[in-house]
Amino acid sequence: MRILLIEDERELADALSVALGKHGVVTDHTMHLADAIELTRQNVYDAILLDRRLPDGEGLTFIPELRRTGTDTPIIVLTARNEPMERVEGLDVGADDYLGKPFLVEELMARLRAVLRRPASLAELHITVGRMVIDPLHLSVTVDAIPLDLPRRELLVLAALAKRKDKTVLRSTLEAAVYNYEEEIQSNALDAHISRLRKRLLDAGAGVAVHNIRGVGYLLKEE
Amino acid sequence: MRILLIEDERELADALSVALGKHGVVTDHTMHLADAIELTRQNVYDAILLDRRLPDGEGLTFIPELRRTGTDTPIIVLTARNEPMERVEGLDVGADDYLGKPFLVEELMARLRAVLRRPASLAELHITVGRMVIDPLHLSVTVDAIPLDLPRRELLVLAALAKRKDKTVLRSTLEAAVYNYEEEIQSNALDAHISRLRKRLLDAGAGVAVHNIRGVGYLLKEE
DNA sequence: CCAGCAAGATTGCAGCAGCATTGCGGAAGG
DNA sequence: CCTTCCGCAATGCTGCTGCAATCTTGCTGG
Repeated sequence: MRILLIEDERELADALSVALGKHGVVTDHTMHLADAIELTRQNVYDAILLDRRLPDGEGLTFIPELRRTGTDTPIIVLTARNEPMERVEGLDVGADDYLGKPFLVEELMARLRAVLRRPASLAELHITVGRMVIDPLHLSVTVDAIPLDLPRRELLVLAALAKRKDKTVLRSTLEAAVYNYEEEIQSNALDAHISRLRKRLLDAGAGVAVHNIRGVGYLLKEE
Repeated sequence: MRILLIEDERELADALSVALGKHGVVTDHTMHLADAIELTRQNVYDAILLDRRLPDGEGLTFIPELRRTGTDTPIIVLTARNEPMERVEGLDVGADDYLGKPFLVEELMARLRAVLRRPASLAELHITVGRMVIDPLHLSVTVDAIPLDLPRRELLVLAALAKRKDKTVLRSTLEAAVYNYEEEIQSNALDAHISRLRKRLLDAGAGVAVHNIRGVGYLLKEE
């Protein structure tokens, strides 16, 4: 589990990092709201722990700001401001839980677990073709729920085809999907990938076919 | 919004019904755990408010009972038993929140809202692969019900793999699961963890295998 | 309808990137 | 002070991948 801790008391933050670490939680720490948004852009956190009093402002303002970016990471507010109405305030701007300082690490962990007991992901994009399911985000492929592992380049080709299944994908598009602009291709490497991919899909009984459109590109469809 | 209130003090229950009613909440009330299960079968509630001290037993026992029926309705425990470790207890048997008496109705409402904002929770508490059961929230692992203790980092790797069993987990995802951004990796530390984890899983006869997908990541599946 | 040709398919091969394994020493915890 | 964990790095190995040679397919014009 990986969390973001937004807290300006260095001592507390360090102690928490250590304590949470013992529970197997990986903690990123920042003292400034300004950095927090950037960090959530760069990393995917399981949860965020947020202090209210921060050097650059009231922590609660961070919540709507974060939600506006479409992130629904659970947020637990940790603060000495623990009057009932202050708790209401915090929960109503979008915090998932509110915990007054001081607190036991045990309780924080329990609240973390409670908040995390929810579906892992938001919108997982799966593409189904034939008996095959492709998750282009996680780069995983299954046939009849059995994982199929493909070499990286073949995987990239397949994902690119799957994203536009039943439609022609230009040869150049495929090349772009597999090679970055630094890598140059001096041969029929792409054709070779297609060939090997076809063989593997056939062996796995994926129920799909990769068709060629002469002079244009390729196309993935059910068999 | 419709909720189920399980509470034996009639006065409090009535007062709450009225107060919640003013917030647009329809309340079903029962004083007995025995009735509660039946009521959840007949109605779909948005949330359940649960007292601990009840005439026919400890309220917390209701939670696993209800969960076993496949219901994932959020549960908020309302109780005078409000010591930190008692709260931990409540949350860990599956309550979504825990609120000590006495409380302001305002706060209860806020917590209700917070709990209802969360996508319905279906996340598995335990993941079974081969002969191994993993609890990613508590980070515990058993093989044939015998606890297996793993070093922290190996545990984190395993939990990350288990959460997406039978699916590829990107190398970078694994790194993020084990290291925070301050910790830098200058070597094949992750590979080493995988290697040692494999050995331990083999020794324990876990019946699982960690596969590598070259250039992509790793994947956990049954042997 | 056929010859000619261009585009694609297939496959062996060699090189090498990525992975597996393991010993070592420092660090942390008891 | 002893044990375990963990990062590091050296070593060996596997199999992906680009290349090129060869074979096949299907389009085209006459």
